[in-house]
Amino acid sequence: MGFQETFKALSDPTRREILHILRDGAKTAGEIGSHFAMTGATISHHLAVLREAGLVTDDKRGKWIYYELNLSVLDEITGWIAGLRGESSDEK
Amino acid sequence: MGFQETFKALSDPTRREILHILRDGAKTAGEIGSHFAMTGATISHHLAVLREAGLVTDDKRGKWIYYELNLSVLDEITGWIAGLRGESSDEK
DNA sequence: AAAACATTTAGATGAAGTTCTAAATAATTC
DNA sequence: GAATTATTTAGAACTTCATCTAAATGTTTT
Repeated sequence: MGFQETFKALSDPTRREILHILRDGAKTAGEIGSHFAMTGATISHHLAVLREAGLVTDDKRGKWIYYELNLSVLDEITGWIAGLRGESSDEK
Repeated sequence: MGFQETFKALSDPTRREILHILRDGAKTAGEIGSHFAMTGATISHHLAVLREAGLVTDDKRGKWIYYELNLSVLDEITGWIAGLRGESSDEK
């Protein structure tokens, strides 16, 4: 975990859009993929990056894997930014 | 500008630390570089990325170039994150 | 158990990114 | 104005990343 993985994950536009798509609830990898002109393998890769960064959780239900937004990691990001404003946070 | 450049800029640990170093006021490229075991050329590259992302401004005074934190871009980031929480922001 | 479906894993390719050394630019000092 | 100092630019080496195709895994349905 850590900022490294989080910021790296957020630095790709496809992954940011995936997070946006997940705003209104969990979706399967297939549903997510249908929003993009990319192969399922590529979407799967992006989902893995998001999962490793803790930005989504996955939940296997039968044939499908549901992905869901996890907002707690984003709290750390806003905390880091707040630290830049003088609240003397220690993280880099 | 846009999120693309901002998140890319923030995704490197050296650049995040540079922003941290600039919390307590403007510093020259040399002063910034003295915190790292990297060549000045590499630091100069990182400063250019931060400048292009709008995260720092530069101010040439004689032989030195002073770099200063610019927080307004980070407001957009926190706004984007807030949008993920349901306040229906449009950006990706 | 074979066929069909959903998703991931493996391996390859090309593009982008980090870092270096060496050279260039620009301002200051002797 | 030549030497010194601060920083950037150019170009190269190496690494990381996004994407693809093809094959593998695991689940459901017939």
